[in-house]
Amino acid sequence: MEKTDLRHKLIFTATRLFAERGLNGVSIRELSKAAGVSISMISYYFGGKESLYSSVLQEQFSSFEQIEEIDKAGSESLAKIEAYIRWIIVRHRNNPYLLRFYTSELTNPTQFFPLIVQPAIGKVIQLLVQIIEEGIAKNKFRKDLNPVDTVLAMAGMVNYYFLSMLATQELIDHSAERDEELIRHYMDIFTKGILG
Amino acid sequence: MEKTDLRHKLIFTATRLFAERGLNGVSIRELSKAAGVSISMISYYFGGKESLYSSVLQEQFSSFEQIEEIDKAGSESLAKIEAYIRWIIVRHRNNPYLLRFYTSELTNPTQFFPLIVQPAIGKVIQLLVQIIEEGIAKNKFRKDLNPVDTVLAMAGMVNYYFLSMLATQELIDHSAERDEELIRHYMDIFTKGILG
DNA sequence: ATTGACTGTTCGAACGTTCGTTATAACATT
DNA sequence: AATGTTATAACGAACGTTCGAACAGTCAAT
Repeated sequence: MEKTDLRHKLIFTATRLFAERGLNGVSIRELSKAAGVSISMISYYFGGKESLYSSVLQEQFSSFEQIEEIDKAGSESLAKIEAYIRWIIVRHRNNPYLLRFYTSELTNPTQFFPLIVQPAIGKVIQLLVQIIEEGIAKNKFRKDLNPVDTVLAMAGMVNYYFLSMLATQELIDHSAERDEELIRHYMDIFTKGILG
Repeated sequence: MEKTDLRHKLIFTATRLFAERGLNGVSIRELSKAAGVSISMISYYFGGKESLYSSVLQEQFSSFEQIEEIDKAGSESLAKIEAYIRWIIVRHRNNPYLLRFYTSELTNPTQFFPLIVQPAIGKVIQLLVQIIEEGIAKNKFRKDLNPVDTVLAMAGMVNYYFLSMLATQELIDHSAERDEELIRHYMDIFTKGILG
């Protein structure tokens, strides 16, 4: 490694600690010690604790940039919806900390919410609304659907599975092996409903 | 008011502040000042900051106790599901801070999670799983439903509407006037799906 | 080839501030 | 007089930040 070695080490450690205990729950002493780095390196590389947090946030939400890949799933509305559900699940598997920052910023926003979090979320919701509207226009989906409400229902369904993990770990198996089954199941509920 | 006046004032103010900025985001100096009370009153009445937080948490999650009212909605499985959705929405309207503690404890649990939060959530999920299982047994719902996954899908759908408020306030009207429409809409999606 | 100034990193100690808690005294009520 | 309540001031500890020194590498001038 070279001159930015410590920088990466700090971001890496800060991501875990900030996710687990929040911006105010972690001191820079504890953080630098966990990273095996001198305490002054935080100011040196980032300018301060809050700037380090902002860098972590930026990196976490950069994964939202690849949302366009959903459109590659084909022209079918249903295929796009499945692509979204799969994308969310893969994203949570690849980055188990993102949901912490996501919900933390939604319920206890920091000063960085408007610049980093809001645009990322807005972009995804906008794309999903488009998909639903397109499906309605093509007579694929029911005409009386409110697109935004529908999108929130879908996003909530998938995200809540991961959000509730801590409270439901004794009730179901959250391992990745069950992901494909989960996707099929959620697609079924969302498209056909639960009625027999 | 009488001798427990300041106690209530502290709980009241602490609820708002802890919800907005978390346990570590609020100092007892700021809190006591906002409550118009001397700083030593926190230790006097509660024994310390963390105990005050625990009292707030206890009060917040006490609303989960009235979950049994859902069973009064009748014997119909669908009526029970609608009663749950309505119950959640009314609860969020009556207590706009609960969701903050809910998600905060789910993603950044404090030492009080196992004793206060987990049992409250577990109780609700258990009841909902029963309702779904009952519906399946009565051939009301599809036989291939995984009850727990189905419950999480439903809970996620409703809760996420409130969770995402900050990020979607420019997209939809979150006012209570739309609640009945929302309930009908979510019931439709959850039972019949989105297909046309 | 050697020197010396310069630049970029890293560290530990120290800064002033704020934290949660508590000791003490004043006050009110019985 | 005794008890329960409230306010103030002070405590030691921890906070985020910064200062000064040490170190390594680069490059120009000798």
